[in-house]
Order: sequence, then structure tokens, then C-alpha cells
Amino acid sequence: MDMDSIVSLCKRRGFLFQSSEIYGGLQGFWDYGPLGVELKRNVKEAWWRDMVSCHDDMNTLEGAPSPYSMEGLDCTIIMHPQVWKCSGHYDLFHDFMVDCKETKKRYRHDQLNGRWVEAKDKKVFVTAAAGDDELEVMTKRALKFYNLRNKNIDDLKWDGDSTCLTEIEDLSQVLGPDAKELGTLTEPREFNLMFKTYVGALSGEEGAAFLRPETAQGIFVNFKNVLDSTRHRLPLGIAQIGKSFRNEITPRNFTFRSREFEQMEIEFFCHPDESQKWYQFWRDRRVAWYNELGIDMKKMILREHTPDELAHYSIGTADIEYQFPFMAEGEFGELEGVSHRGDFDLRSHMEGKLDEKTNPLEVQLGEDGKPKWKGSGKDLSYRDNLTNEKYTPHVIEPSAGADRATLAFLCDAYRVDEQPDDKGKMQKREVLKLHPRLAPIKAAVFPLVKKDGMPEVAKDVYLKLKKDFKVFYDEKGAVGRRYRRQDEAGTPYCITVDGQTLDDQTVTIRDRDTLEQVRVKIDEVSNIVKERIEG
RNA sequence: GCGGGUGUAGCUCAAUGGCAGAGCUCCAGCCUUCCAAGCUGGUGGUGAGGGUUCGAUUCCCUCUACCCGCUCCA
Repeated sequence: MDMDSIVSLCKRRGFLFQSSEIYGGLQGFWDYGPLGVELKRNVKEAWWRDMVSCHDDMNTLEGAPSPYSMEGLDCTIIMHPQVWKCSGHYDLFHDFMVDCKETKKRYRHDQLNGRWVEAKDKKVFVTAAAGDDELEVMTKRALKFYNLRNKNIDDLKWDGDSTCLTEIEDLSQVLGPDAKELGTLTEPREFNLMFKTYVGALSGEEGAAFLRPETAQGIFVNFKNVLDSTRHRLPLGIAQIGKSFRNEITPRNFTFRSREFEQMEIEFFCHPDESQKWYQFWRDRRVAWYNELGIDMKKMILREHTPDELAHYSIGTADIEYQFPFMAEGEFGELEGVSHRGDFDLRSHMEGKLDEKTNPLEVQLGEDGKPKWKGSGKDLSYRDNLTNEKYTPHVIEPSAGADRATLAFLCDAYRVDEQPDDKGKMQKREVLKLHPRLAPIKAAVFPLVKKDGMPEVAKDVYLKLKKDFKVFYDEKGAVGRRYRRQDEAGTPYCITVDGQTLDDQTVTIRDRDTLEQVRVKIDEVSNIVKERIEG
């Protein structure tokens, strides 16, 4: 199975188009066509129903420590700029960063200075964080690198003054500020770029705002509102589906990495002592959800982050990943991340942005000794009215990509098999074996031939079904061709009016996957299709 | 971000410094009583801009998009 065939089918049948295609397209942006929009809506609706509106809050779900509540939310895309300062997104926005592959530390590209130095026939660029004692630090680091003693300090031949790392093009001879080896710094890169816009008529910096890079922050800043207006006790999950925007450097792989995309996120607030159990619950529950909707478990993995990948305040983060056809053998792409975020977010919005590196977490201070980014000052902690205990809840965050899930469902459903044609000869068939809940069109209605009054009866059946489902009517051409067209659209059921219908008011229902037909009464069609879709 | 490749009809692919072609699809009609290729007819195209040229889809440049590899992936 190759991605080109899937992309081709998506275009041909109207699942996905390139954005602004007539103008040459725009990198990282995609449009959903008539079938695609139905599919994606069904994905989102399945998530919302299963996680939120049909959630059973009376009973303890399998694997859960206790019953819990769920509510939904729909926040704006543009929020107060301070939100992104306290969330940490803003700091990562402005600047080019370099990462050290050896120490895993990250530096602002323009805040590292260095000097060329030569000794033992080797010339390197020694760096240090820009500051008052940088020359001293560089000297110490150079001595250590060349394995020289203080008394041999004159062996170091300096070439030029302290210069900014931004002046250096080739990083292979650069010694990172904390590294032991040369060339461990990555190329400078902007990441986590937020799209910037301006609120109000003035386009000055005072009106600067950002399109949200995630929906999660809207939930954190509304935590108290939701709690106060719903009278829920914890544990409580708050869910949101909505567009997010990230100015990705390298959008690629169809819709997998887009600059405008839709997220389905839950922030689950619970008592710190129970957060680990809830983390495990959500991780397993979310994997099971993809499975229930038909994703082949052999193509999915749950990848737990290793301890050194985790922020220290986090008990765990797991990526739910799918083996997309455009990825190399053995590689997977992230569909959803489930992470334990501790109280980092709520406290950052209360006290000011916390410093992820501190343990226990402390507010990150600016050069003036005051909080670098001031929080709201509002109390976002929780008082349990039964126990009278007051605490800042811990958060489990299952964060899924709606577009990635849609793409995974598409890829997973795509098959090419062989089925006989009207002469019994085997022919190639492209089919989307989508779960009936996700299928854009639930059923198609055909008259077997376009005469003998069959179209009239078929149209009646069509209009009846249309009250309940997205259905499609087609009377053109041979019936076999119509079946195949629906196979490509992923339509699970085709209802055919034939000669016998006119005698006994029955029709056949043809199954997309087995090609088997059953004959049922017209009056029962709607209920039978409904039963099959809901499984 | 770097290197390489590609861009011709809805799809798959031809051809050409001088009227751009096929198959499939699609549409209309005929035929057709259950799994696409029966008949007739029809619609429809050189990614964008600039240059060279009497004339450019073809040669050159720029842009753009997609694919592959590397890098990266909050």
C-alpha cells in the first residue's frame, strides 16, 4: 500500500484538497472536500460523544480509580497575550534556538558568545553564555578541552574577540557551553512559532496577539469558571475541540504536519495522590478508543517517554502512534500525546510562569528579580467541600489531533482487493473499510435498473433514510459500477430496489466488506442500518 | 533548513521550438434485472510570473507546490 494511491483517491473522491490550489497551493494548509468534511466531523463527533456527552459519570469505568465528571468548552482562538507568556509558549517564540545533542540543553542562538582559540594544532570556537564573566568561562573551558593546566594558559592562542554564535556558519568546530565534545550544537532553528496578529485598529506591538498553538490553555484559564458554574467535584475532565495554529518549519506528509489543524483535547483535573492512576487510565482508554473505531492495533504503538525525556514534575507521557504508510518501516507518527502535567499549568497561571527546571517548581524570575511573566493572581486551587482539603489539582492531558486521527482512519481503511466483475473475472477494487460510525455516507440507495418504476420506489426509500442519515441516491449506469463507487467512498451499505421490491416491498442491503446481500422489508431498513452503524 | 527529482485533462501517462494525444473517469443518450472496461456522442489540460524567439507546454531565470534523502519534529 502506498501513500500516493491514498492521496490520489482523496483528491479524486473529494476527501482532501490542497488549500488555495488554483493559486498554486499553500504549504502546510489543506481543505476537506465533501466526503472529507463528513469523515472528519464523524471523527470529532465520535470523540465528543464517547468522551464527553455520553460519558457515564455515575459508574466507575474499567481501569478508573473512581467515577468522574466531564464537561465541554469552546474557547477563542485569540486569547490574552499573557496566557502564552505564562504557558511558556511565548519564550520559545521569538528566538532561534540551538540544542546541544550531548547535554540536551537548549540555548538562545543570539545569547551564546564565543572566541576562536588554537592549541595543540587544533582550532575551535569556545562558547559561553553571554555575560560579564564570559571571557573567564571561555578560558576555563578551553583549558579543560585541551586538557591544559592553568600554568600553561599561554599555550592558548586566541584569535579575535568574543563574538556572537550567530556569526558562525559552520557549527562543527564549536564547543557548546556545557559540552565535552565539538560540534554537538544543532543548527539554529525557530520552533513553536506562533502566528502573530494584531487586535484593534492599531498594528503596534501593544495590540499584538497570537493565534493559539494549542487549545489546552483555554481550558486552564477557564478552570475556575467551569468549576463554579457546574458545581462539580473533582475529578473532572474538561474537553475542547478546536483549531490551533503552528508555524511549522517543515510541513510535510500530507495533512500529518499542518500549520492549521484541529485538536481534541482533555484536561483532566484530579487529586495529586491519584494522578498516577488517572494517567494510566487515560493512556489505556485512549488507545482503546482508536481500536474500537477500527484502527489495526498491529499498526499502533503506545510509546512511553523515557525518564530523561520527561519534565521532572511529570509522572509520565505516552505517545499513541500510528504506522502511517508514508513513514519508513518501523517508524510511527504521533496521533495523540497523553501526559501528566502535574500542577505546572494551573500554578503558572496563578503565580507566574514556573521554571520547568526547578524542583520543586518555582516561579521563573526575570533579571530584575521579579517574576519574568506575572500570573493572573487568581486562586485556581480547589477546595473539596466534603474533606475540606484545599489543593492545586494535578492534570492529565490526553491531547489528540483531529486531522491526524482522520488521516489514520483513512489510511487504515484503505485496501485494494479483488472482486469478480459481471463476467466472473477478478478485478481490482479500491475500498475504504471505514468503521460505519465514521463513514461519510452511511448508505446508498439504487434502483437496480432505471425503469419499471424502480427509481420511484428507490427515491422514496432514499428520502425516508435521509431523515436519519447521510445517504446517497444513484441511478446512473450499471449497478456494479455504482457499488464500486461507493466502495471508494467507504459507504458501508448499499440498498437496492429490484423487481422483487415491486411485488413484496423488500429491498436488498449489500455489505461493503463481504459483498453479501440480505433482503429486508422497506419499513425495516432504517432501523437495520441504524443498528449496524451503532454496532 | 540543505541536496536531488517532479509539475501536461478529475486520474494514469504520451508528444512537440509551429493546431497538445490516449486510456480510464465524468456528462448526455442508448443498452442493461446484482458487483466498474457494451454502443454512440460530448466536456475538459501544459502550476505562476518573467526572459530568449517571428512563434515557448518545450530553452533560460525567478517564484510556488508536491515527492525522495538528510536535518528537525515544540
